[in-house]
Amino acid sequence: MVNKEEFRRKVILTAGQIFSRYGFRKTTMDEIARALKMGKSSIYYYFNSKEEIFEAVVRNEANVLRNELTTAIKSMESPVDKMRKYVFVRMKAFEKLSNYYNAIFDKNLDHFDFIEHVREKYDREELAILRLILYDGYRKNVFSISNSEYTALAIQTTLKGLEVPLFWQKKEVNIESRLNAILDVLFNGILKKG
Amino acid sequence: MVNKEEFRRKVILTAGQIFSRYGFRKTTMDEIARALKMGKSSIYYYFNSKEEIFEAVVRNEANVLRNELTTAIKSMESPVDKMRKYVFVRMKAFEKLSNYYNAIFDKNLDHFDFIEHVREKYDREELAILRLILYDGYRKNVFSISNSEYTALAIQTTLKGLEVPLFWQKKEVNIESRLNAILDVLFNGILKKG
DNA sequence: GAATTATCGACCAGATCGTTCGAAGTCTTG
DNA sequence: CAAGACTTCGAACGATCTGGTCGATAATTC
Repeated sequence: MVNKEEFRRKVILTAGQIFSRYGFRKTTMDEIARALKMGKSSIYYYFNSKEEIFEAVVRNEANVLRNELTTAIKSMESPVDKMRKYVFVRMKAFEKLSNYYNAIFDKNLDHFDFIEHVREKYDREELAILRLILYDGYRKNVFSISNSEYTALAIQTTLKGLEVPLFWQKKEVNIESRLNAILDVLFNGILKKG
Repeated sequence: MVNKEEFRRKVILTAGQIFSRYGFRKTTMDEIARALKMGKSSIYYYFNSKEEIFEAVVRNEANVLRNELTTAIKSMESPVDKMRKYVFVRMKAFEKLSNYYNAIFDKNLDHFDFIEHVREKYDREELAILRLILYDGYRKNVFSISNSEYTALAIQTTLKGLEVPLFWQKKEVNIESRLNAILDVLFNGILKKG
């Protein structure tokens, strides 16, 4: 292999597909190796353990999500569209990632400290983005908000509430309509009347 | 439990969800039991083995598919719509069932004789349905077919060809457009001109 | 052709999994 | 209530699987 880092990326991408499908526990090193057309022992030349691969996958996925979100809101002009788009892209991504989550809560896998770090970092970033959207809407005279920080927190709390059925693996097909309802409430309570 | 057969159904439905998600191998008896809120040994009071549950699940799924298909074509009036609907419902169902399939081809699980029986039976039924649709179209003067049996076989062969990427787990998101293309060819070659 | 980099098969210890079994709880019936 | 059937369960077991190690050995570089 020309570049060691390059191959690590390949492993992360391949393993990510399998992890997202079967979760951490049900994914075996042998599967990852076979998908890479290698002997499984070779993988240990690039990673120290299965958990290390998983950590790299999750961190990578977090980066991908960040990029998706920033480009998503950039593609929208009006603050209302920005907010709507952000919320939808975010929840769609979380839906896709739900396998990771119930992989993590799978049994006694509580020694995944890094997950909480990743999550905390993401939460902080999300809050910043939300505040930015809100403030942008305020400046453009579309939103009327007394305190963007607490409003952003309120929105984030609601979105987190919507994650619960995802974790809990409940089908909940109508998450989209629930999102729309929430957005309606949010806008009609926040939009400057007249 | 009031009725033993009733509980067997419950097991089949619950296990079916897990099997379809993770495949035969990656599904454990313990998972099925937990989903049923039972001790896993209790399940053996109703079924003799994991394979027996899997067999029941597959047979049940075949029945569900049969019902879906017959009601689907009944809901359509014109032969063209019937054919189109049948093909789409069928492929959509197979997509959903693809997990069972690569569960079966998973490693050395070649002792699933019953699968072939189920498949053979389904193939015969499908052929009958296709011939019925074709003949109906012929009678209504919409199709022009020389031999409905061989035409039905040709269609079935094509559909089977489309299953391959499903087995092989290739993403192949554009299966819908491929279906449309096939149907276009089929109709334009089969439709009475003028 | 030595040194370094990369891959692999064989192997191991522990975990997991399907299944069994006997004990115990619960319901039915007389 | 008592006898017997029905149902549930935890413990245990043998077989298999799995993450990880290690030394041999290619492949590549210098």
